[in-house]
Amino acid sequence: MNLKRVRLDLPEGYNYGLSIFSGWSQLVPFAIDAENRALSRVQVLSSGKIVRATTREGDGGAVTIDVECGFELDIEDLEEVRGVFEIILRLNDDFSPLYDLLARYPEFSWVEEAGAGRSIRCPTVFEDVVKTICTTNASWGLTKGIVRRLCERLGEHFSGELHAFPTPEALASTTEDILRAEVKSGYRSPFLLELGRSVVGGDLDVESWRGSPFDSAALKKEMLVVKGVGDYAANNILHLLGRHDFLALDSWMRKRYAELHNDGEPASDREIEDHYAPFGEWRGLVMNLDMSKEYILKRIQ
DNA sequence: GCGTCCAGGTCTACC
DNA sequence: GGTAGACCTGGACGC
Repeated sequence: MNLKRVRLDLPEGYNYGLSIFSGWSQLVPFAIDAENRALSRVQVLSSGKIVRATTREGDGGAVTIDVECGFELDIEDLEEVRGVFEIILRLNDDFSPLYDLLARYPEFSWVEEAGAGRSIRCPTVFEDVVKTICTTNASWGLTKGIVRRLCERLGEHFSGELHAFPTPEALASTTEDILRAEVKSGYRSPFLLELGRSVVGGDLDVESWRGSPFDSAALKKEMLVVKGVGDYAANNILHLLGRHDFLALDSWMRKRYAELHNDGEPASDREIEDHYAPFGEWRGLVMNLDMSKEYILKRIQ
């Protein structure tokens, strides 16, 4: 196995330890090593080489990426890995407008102090959409199981039990029976299959969503055409794209809001939306931060 | 070990 | 536009 190391500079104030523990890191082909604060991922490069890349905190506000591969790695391969992790870690997202906004709200002073706000995402929108569909109407345990079986059944094999995330082509070429019987994605199976086939057939270009010139409402309308993507899923995908002007309300968020802001009584979605409306284009992220404050502060202690 | 109940969003049909 | 019921899995629980 060949091993190469890449260095990745982090923006000032970037909280690497906090970012890598956000939700997606628990879903393969990501893997988290809590003790060593390391995030790894199996990735197929455009050269066809399959690598496992592992980030760890380095010196002077940087992380190192150790890249393992059964083949010799060249400069282009390593640059691609660097680019993949720039996307995953959201290194180019600018959170200073959020911190400026929250400076007016003392109850959120902890956000900038903690360097909070970033959560990891997948290198492709396709993977983000598939994973989001897998979270719908499912416990976290079920989501993890579906995604793991999806990679094991359809992803390129790296070594041992490690697989990459399936390509749209791999998803498109499977069958609903396999998804139901082996991946156990249940009634989501035809949605996943249709997504893969629409992407491969060119009817749906989910990667264009990342740089879309449209506003979030227009983009959301486009997302809702995808079977299996409803209101929650579309809002979550917008969040992953770096747009935070819709609230990704799921049952946990509603329950948490009731505990924190409504004396334990259920609040309507409209009430929750009104509560975070003052935060404008950042309201979705502010809600996420508000709901997760306890967890985040515990994590950075 | 088996059966039952429940939680978790989205889709479709219906009003 | 709003609502009810079906969809499917896995965990919790009682027997």
